[in-house]
Amino acid sequence: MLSPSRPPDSMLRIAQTLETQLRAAMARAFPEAAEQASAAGSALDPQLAPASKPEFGDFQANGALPLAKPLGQPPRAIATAIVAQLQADPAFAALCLEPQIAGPGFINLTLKPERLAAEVAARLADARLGVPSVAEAREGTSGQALAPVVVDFSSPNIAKEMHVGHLRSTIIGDSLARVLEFRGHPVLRLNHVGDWGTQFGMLITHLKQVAPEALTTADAVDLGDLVAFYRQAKARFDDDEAFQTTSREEVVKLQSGDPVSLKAWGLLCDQSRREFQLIYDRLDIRLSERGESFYNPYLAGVVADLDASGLLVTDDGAQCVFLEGVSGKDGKPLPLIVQKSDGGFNYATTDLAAIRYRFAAGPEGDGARRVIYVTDAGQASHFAGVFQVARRAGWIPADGRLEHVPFGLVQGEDGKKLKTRAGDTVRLRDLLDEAVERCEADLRRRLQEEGRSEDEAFIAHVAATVGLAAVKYADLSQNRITNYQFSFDRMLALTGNTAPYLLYAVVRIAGIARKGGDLGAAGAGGGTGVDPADSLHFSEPQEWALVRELLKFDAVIAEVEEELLPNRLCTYLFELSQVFNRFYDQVPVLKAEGPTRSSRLALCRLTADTLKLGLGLLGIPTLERM
RNA sequence: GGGGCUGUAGCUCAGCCGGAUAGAGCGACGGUUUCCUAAACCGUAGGUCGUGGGUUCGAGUCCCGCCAGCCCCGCCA
Repeated sequence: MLSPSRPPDSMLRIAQTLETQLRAAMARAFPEAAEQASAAGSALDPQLAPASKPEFGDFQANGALPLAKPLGQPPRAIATAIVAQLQADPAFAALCLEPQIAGPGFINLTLKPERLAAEVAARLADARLGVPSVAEAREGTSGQALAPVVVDFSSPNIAKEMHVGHLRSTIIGDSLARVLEFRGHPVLRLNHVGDWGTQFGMLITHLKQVAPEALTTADAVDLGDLVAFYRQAKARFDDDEAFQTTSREEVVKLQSGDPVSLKAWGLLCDQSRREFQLIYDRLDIRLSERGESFYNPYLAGVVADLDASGLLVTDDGAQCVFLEGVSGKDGKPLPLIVQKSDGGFNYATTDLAAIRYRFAAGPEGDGARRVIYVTDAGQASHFAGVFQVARRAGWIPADGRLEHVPFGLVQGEDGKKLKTRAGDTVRLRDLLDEAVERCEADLRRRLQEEGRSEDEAFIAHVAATVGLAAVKYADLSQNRITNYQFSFDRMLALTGNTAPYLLYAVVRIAGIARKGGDLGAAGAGGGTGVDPADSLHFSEPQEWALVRELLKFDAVIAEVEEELLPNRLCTYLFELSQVFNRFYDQVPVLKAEGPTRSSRLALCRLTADTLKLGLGLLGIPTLERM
């Protein structure tokens, strides 16, 4: 029975319940096999999974098949025995219709319609839409604060403009942070900006010679100039040995706290920071800057720590840790250099210092238990090496998770690295501008074709929202591991797995609300004390399809939290939109009457809420009209 | 030379712990609008899952070999 005080249920909990019931049924059906399994330290696995096709019901249990051989019985007979035990369980019988045995021995489970309706009712009353919060779960048990999760993403370099390469890290990292925050984790969104390396020495050295005012006066040069200066400095560094030496000396001065160098450095950082912030504001991305420089005071300690643990080896004058299981060109172990022969530190040192700091307890640490790095896949071996050393140094607690979340390159439609027509790197700012401009042009063309008239504020708002949503969604909707082919035409398409298609589904529901559908009251039971589930009546297959799709949301969020793959959420939201559009096309809502009408309105509301929440977790705001 | 990632329909991609007849979208072709925004919906065609072995009751998925593409490999980040 659904009691009013019961917390909102979820499909995940139902799956857990079913799994327990299946396990018990299997143990009753085959006691000796179950005993053997438990003697071996395991248990009979029902292999419960979501149904692979709608016609198979809600769940399928494949656990009968692997038992065929050890038991010497046909799998369908085993399935029959399990089902008989299942049906003897009153709790199961209350939850599911009669199980069906299909194919070689699959057990197909279908939840009772009234149970599905009850789930919908629970979600309608739950702002979290069935997704449990780890923070709430913790409150009841102990006062201990949850350990933060660090998400390290975006990380542009000072004195360089953000380019398309930073797009993926920024968007994927933001989305993962949003999902983790929604689940109730305290999240540290850290922007590990490149503000401290050799590049700085060369930039300052170059500026001293060609534009000294930039090092002493704020805003003496703008970021565009800075980027040009950086390019010149890099060119000189690459073929002028004297310049190289001066630059290295400059780095040492900076890193040892020389006030003049520090002042210059501060000015350059401020300049870049303001530019980055414009992009972050536009994309609605919140980040705490904690650049490489932050770890400067800890670098020497990191090396000393490694030395104390006996990991440090001097090789060719450099301080190294040799990696286990990784061999270099001549079969010898590969070193991770943590202090260069000139005494300077490099990015491996900084990354090690960051890891140590993030897992360490405060005040000189973040006390994190999960640290996530969102960087391109090209850095996979670097991070593997750094992670290994951190682990061997004992900086990662037993329950600590350290994860590299790699992503592929952004390519042009020619399959090569994305470039402008002139062959330059595409600036992120320009890319976002173009998406919005294309959107606006398309919107104006449409308005004209359809004879609609909208004011300029509406057009600007819709174009900006849809354009940026398209850029984000296109990126997030692909499995991040693979390279990603950037195409304005595809991402802005109004059909298919695109942001405009999803946003349109939300707009359609908003349209129903405008035309008189009271979504707010729908399915709420009217405050009469009547169980809301009793007021929900579904009959059409399109309604049931929508119900089932809506109820998957919590499982999808759990999966994204675990696998860190935002494309799983995108696929779900796309499928939900498709199922909704079928419903919308084939089932009248406003023209229906009585409980049918209010039940359909309830589905519309839950669909809109799910899409808004889901898109929100991708960093995409929705629209009422478009 | 070593290591990593990728290879699925004409194109862009999904494919979860190994499960049923491999799925979408785009494009192509053919339909649907007195009705809540047709930015939608319905249908048809389109596959040797790079390749050869192996494991298994069962392989796109796991293991080994090979081919192709991309990326990384000592003092840049």
